[in-house]
Amino acid sequence: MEYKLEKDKIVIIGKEDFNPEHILECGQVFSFFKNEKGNYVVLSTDKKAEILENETGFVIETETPEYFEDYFDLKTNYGEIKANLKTFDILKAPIEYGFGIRILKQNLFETLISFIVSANNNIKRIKLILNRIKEKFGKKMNGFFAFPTREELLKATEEDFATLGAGYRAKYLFAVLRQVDEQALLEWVDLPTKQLRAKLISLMGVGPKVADCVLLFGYGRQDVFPVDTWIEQMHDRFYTHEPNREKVREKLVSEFGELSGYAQQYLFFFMRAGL
DNA sequence: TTCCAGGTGCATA
DNA sequence: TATGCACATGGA
Repeated sequence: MEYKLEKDKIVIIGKEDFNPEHILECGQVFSFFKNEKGNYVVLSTDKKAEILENETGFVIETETPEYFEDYFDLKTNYGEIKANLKTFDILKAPIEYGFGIRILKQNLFETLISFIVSANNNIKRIKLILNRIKEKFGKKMNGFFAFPTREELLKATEEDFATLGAGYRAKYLFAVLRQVDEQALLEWVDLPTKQLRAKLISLMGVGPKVADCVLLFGYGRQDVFPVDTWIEQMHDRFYTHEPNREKVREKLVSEFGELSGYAQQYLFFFMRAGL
């Protein structure tokens, strides 16, 4: 896929390896919406991008093209990844269905907080809760609210989070904000996946699943396979029934290796579509 | 009304 | 190490 970086936009040429709906609706991100023109608008920390479609591809309009070049992982060759993954029979249909998926490189702190909220929750309500958190504690930008910083969220009480609908996760949020800051998360980037995963799991509200999501959608580690209820269903269908999530995870990581993260997203998107 | 959603923490054996 | 249960909330 070709693309050009300009002063206030990124021009994507081709529609094979970039599709806003696939990228945004595949469950890896919660901070986006469709505007009145029907275009997807993505928010990440205090930055915004609007995605427009044209005859030849897409245009990402943003004041920070470099940031979104990294965010959308534009330097990675997804054509090659998909070609490799198609050697697995069970991935052929999911890749055909979600051909335009890309794995986002999201802000670490925002990803951590978002996926703690995601636990045992549904996507619609996750977005609702996160929006309320942003509106209450985030900086007001031009037409949207930034995701609050750790410092801003430290002002929140446990009851604040509960009032915003976080339910029993309110105490996890309150606690985790006192365990790490953005800098600590950044300092972990050089750790091997196994150690990094252990660091994440040591945090309140972070178990194996949330840790794998932060590893994949934040740290860009592809050697992880987040297992949730949808992936359990997928495993039931394409492999065998296995009630132990840890065993399912080990099986899938050994199957897909360094491409696990990519495989997981195509399968998740496919399963959630009811296909 | 009951079940479920991108599960985790904690008690118990 | 492994299993079982409680946990907020709202839509289907």
